[in-house]
Amino acid sequence: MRRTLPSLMALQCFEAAVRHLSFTRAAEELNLTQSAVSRQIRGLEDFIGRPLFERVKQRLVLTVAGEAYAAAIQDVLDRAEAATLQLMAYRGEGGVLTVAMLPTFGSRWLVPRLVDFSARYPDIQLNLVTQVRPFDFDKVEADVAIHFGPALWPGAICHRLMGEDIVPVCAPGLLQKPLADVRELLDYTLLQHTTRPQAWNDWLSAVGLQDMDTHQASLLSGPRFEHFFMVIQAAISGLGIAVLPQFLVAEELASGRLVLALDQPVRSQHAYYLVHPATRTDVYKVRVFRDWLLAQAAQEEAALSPPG
Amino acid sequence: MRRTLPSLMALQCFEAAVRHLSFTRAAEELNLTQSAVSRQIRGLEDFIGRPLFERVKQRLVLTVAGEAYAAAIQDVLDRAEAATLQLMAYRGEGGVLTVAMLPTFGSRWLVPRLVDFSARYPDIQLNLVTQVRPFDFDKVEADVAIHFGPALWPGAICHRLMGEDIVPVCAPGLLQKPLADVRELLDYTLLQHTTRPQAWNDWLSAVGLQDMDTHQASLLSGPRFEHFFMVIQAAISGLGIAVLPQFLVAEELASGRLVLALDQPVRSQHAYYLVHPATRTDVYKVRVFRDWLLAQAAQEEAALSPPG
DNA sequence: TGAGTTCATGAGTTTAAGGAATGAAGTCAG
DNA sequence: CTGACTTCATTCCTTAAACTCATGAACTCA
Repeated sequence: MRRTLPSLMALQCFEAAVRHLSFTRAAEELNLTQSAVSRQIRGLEDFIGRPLFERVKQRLVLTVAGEAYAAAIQDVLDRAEAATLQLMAYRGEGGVLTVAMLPTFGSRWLVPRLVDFSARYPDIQLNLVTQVRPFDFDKVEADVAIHFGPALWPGAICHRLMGEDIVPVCAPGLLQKPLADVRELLDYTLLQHTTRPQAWNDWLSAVGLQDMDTHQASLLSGPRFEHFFMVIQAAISGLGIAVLPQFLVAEELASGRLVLALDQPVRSQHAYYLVHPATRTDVYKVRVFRDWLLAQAAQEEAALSPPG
Repeated sequence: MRRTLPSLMALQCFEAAVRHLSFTRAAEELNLTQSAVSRQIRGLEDFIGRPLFERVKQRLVLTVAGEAYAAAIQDVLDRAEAATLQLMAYRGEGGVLTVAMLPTFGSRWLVPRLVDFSARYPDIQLNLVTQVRPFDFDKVEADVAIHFGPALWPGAICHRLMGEDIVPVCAPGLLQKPLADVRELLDYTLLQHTTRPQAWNDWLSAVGLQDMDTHQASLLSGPRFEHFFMVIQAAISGLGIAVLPQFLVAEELASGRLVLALDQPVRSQHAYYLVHPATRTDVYKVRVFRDWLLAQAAQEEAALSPPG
């Protein structure tokens, strides 16, 4: 079945008219006549079923609906053109590497480093998708995955990337005074993460808090968030204290937007792994990505564990 | 200046041909002739200046360059279509639609299909609540409900969605030999479902078992579960035989995790209905959800009742 | 008031798109 | 080996879409 799509020329006319708020000037930019642009916009409006511009005394006023569409269409046109120009300039043999990754790890650790990978391997086009749990590589179109947990993934090879230190962090002004004891933490709001419900339990027991049972109500009473980045934002906002993997908030700790509530990192028993099907070990793009990522991870661990 | 872009139809043809590796099948999907697709691809290749497919003995092999382009173009098409559909569906009045549904029907049938609804109507936020029996719409904050039973719900309109076939299923290795007679079922553990205590009774009498009274002890002696999904899991685990609505275990039957213990489906006298207050018939979100759900249900019944 | 501008629309021409038919080559069962 | 079927490529023809030129209604401004 064909998709519900107007023509690319109609979209170009629309996008240009939005920028100029004038069919005439849009026409000049596109090397068309005003008549052609007018008709394309009219055709687009008929196709969509509603006006995209209000015509007010020889002036164009973008409608609310048109405004949202314009932002999306500009993005579409930019992407389509970039892909097309890249293909026309294409010389290499890299292909597409699809990486399935955890959302927050991906956005906060991996993506900022991909600039380096892309610079080294410009012929490998990256396609990043998010996955929160193990999947079947035969069913999901991914070449590799980033996995947090035990080194178990049926049918695939796991390369350990790094462990994580769990630390309690909060906004700089939250603590009324430096904490002398881990017990004092319990007087504050403890931010909860849906997918790691035992995070506070685990950290507190690892640092030696006893009689955990009597603190259960405190441990679990804070606001609950589904994603790490939400938890991080809540902590930055001063909503409470969060226990988080240190590397995921390295930037905030360095900039002072977050501080360690207590300097007692707890090494997590799980780690991050690069995972790929055994059958893809010798595929060029998988191999170079693996090597590059292992090197990046080694640097990360070296930075977190200076000699001494 | 105009952008360097091929037509959207050329891009759709390309994307479909990549998925099918066949112009003929891509043409079928797009409701075009093979000729049109062939020409569009050729035009695209001329525009780009290099082949996107190698033609190998009536087969298509995607070039490395084509592979990268395909990933980008699929993204572009998805985004363009989503933005366009969103704009076409825009009413500025989506709001929250609260759907009350049966737990297992909801999780196994409805929720997997809601991706489609949300894509079509992204301005309608879904709120799913579970309800196991009819309620008063004035007292429960639900816009619509999914109901199994007779078409009786005071003050509300019932739209029939689908009936159900009740089938006995079990794990593939459970039966020591194929059952020759319905009577042999009674030699196995019959899994019980709390909210359908008469399920085995009804099925067995419908397939013609006589002297039901003498078997009451066997009929009701198996382990008892509160939710269908628990019953399903018990059956998969080999705990016994379950009678279940066929569509709720369609996936397991297809994958072979469950098999029919006996191929004697019994049409239930009740059916699933979408129910909403008469006063909400003209509310946009209710109307579009109703129409969408009726279409989904029609597809389901068509799939379960092939012509012939 | 007259000159210039802007969006809309009619008329006519040009271009692109698509279906039907055909061709060359490949596959496979009998 | 042969005939039937399949697949991509290409020609011929028709139709739809796109575009230009010209014109009209309405607006702005010196």
